Amino acid sequence: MAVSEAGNGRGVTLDAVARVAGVSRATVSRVVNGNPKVGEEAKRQVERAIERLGYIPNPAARSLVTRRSDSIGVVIPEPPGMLFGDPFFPRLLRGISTELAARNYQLVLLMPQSPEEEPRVERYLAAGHVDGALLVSLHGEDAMPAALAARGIPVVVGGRPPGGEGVSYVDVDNVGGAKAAVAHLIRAGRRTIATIGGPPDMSAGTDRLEGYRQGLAAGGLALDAALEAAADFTQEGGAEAMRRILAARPDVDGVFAASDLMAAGALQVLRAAGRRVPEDVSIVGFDDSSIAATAEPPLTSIRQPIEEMGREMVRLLLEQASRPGSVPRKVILATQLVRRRSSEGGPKR
Amino acid sequence: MAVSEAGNGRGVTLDAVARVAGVSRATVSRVVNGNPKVGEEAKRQVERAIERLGYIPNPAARSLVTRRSDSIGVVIPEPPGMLFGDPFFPRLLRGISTELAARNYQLVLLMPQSPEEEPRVERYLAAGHVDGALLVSLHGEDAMPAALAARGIPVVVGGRPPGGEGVSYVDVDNVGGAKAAVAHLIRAGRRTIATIGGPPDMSAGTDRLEGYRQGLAAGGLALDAALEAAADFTQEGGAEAMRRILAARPDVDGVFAASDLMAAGALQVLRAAGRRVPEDVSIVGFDDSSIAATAEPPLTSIRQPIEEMGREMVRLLLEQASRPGSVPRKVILATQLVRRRSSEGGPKR
DNA sequence: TTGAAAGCGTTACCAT
DNA sequence: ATGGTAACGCTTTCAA
Repeated sequence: MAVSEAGNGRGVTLDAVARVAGVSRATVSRVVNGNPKVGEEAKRQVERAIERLGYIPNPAARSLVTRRSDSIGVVIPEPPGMLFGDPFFPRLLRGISTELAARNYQLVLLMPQSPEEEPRVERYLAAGHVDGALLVSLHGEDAMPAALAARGIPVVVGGRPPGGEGVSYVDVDNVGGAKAAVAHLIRAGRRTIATIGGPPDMSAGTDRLEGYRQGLAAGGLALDAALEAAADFTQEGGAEAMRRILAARPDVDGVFAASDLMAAGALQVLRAAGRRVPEDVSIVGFDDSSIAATAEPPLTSIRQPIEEMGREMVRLLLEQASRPGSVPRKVILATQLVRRRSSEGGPKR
Repeated sequence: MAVSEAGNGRGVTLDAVARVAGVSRATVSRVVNGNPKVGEEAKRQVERAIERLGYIPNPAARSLVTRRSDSIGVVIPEPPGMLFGDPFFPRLLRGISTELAARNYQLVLLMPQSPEEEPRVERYLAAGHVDGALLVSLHGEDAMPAALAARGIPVVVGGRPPGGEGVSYVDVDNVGGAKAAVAHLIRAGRRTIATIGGPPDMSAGTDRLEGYRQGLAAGGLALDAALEAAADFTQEGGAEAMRRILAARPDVDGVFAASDLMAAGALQVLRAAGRRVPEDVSIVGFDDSSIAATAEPPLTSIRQPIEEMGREMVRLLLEQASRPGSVPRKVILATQLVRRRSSEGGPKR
């Protein structure tokens, strides 16, 4: 009767449990899956046997018959070193992970590091390893959302998807946030406001640019192509963009950068050019990442609810997975202006 | 003859492929798995059928018989908001992911967000969902490494494991890096050198403290408990520690912080206290993260090869998984001093 | 080289 | 409430 003590479950099957408990496999399965149609006594015996043997269900066997994996994939293409140095990525994962854990799902992370790896990722998802996929940080006309949807795989995109339609997504209010940033600069008395935009092939880039333009219009200020420079969300990219703007419009007195990292780069360039911040030039960033609080001076920024975005993505995905063929939904989360010194004291205060 | 065009593989089994190709399931399996014992013609037919039907092997069925999952778990406990705002985490994942992709393995991310969730994670790993596990950012006497090892699950720890022995791990040379930082400060003419240490329950914390002490000893300087303050790797923690040090030893002229984030916090406090950096006080951080280059002045820091650490962890793990019962191995990666302005020009230069 | 058939560990249906 | 028994889709002997 010496059953494997400290048993790890290696080789312990439903069958073994059934034998020890003196019942059939079916009954053990019912107990394991919380099926109420089990007698008091039988249930007790089974639980004891499970405990004793250290039984853990074999996920492969289970998945083979249920056709579910109880896990979902998170796809993050990482061609440039983007997203690094920026807490966006960890925060999003944390939000996703929290919500998933609460529902007893597992997170499978897929990071195709070049476009060539995407087919591999697609195959993986299509194979049934996961019950659905979350797509993040898409560039350009990425075909993945459509491709996956066509294969019948539930998909939710983080950020407005390139293609635009037919796929559920969760996004922050990039237009509104950017608009608020510009309004704030105008309120501080700035009149020559530039923007350092994100990549033109990402909605976070184009939407913030759109918000900037709307903000200027709302404040009665004219657009000027020389005041708009696109970059790649990185600090060095932001610095480079700032140099271009400074060369074209040395009279610039306000800058809205589409990321804190770019704002930090702009800050350094402005300093090097002899401009004081915020006395001569006000700056507003985007993300409210840790670098915003760290910078000297600390950066006013647009905060986005990243964790919440992750959680909402999970909710949407699982809802969709449980109701195949349901219509795509879109959820937009609000942003918030966080005031810090980089935009204090303009000419008119 | 109209076979599902644009087929996604939904319901397409090995059997279907075999039928279309006019061979047996066994032969199809051999082709799929690259078994050389297949005739030219048969192989051609099978490949054509696979292509036509869009066949993708069912991972559950395969795993059920092979007892492998071709994926590995990465466990990152996240009790404090630690690791955030710090690119350590994404960089490590990138390294891990790169190496895994090269070997056709998948990454399953597990982030128990409280100690209560750890059993859940342990069960998951023990169930056979993965072929091995990578453990990162362990605190105190975490029992996971031992528990998993006891269950026969291949494990590799990132950073020197709390328990210390019996488990393979990859670490950077924290002692050496810290020692080099202190030596650098001494070379710059500093004589009253403080340290802001990491959490005492993490080896990255204790090892860097040890390196600091060795560095002082090597330079013929005496230890002083008032010059040592522990923090939690965060910026605010670093600031708080700096205040304590400043109160006890206002004559401090050099600071070695065990993370760039803490160094940044110390920087702000020193400034607020009227100290100039680097004229009055030199600072050296650890990580060489983006914040080091961003800070004003830019921070001298100890660079650690984080991506490489991730890749090495994978190599060790898969090697171990393929040779059950092999002895635990340890790999220590070198660090490197990166000079920036925060440690320039001391009293004697 | 190829095929037949025996599992792998579960779930779920059908009786009882 | 419980047990017997087909699947689930694949790999892997064992023969041929």
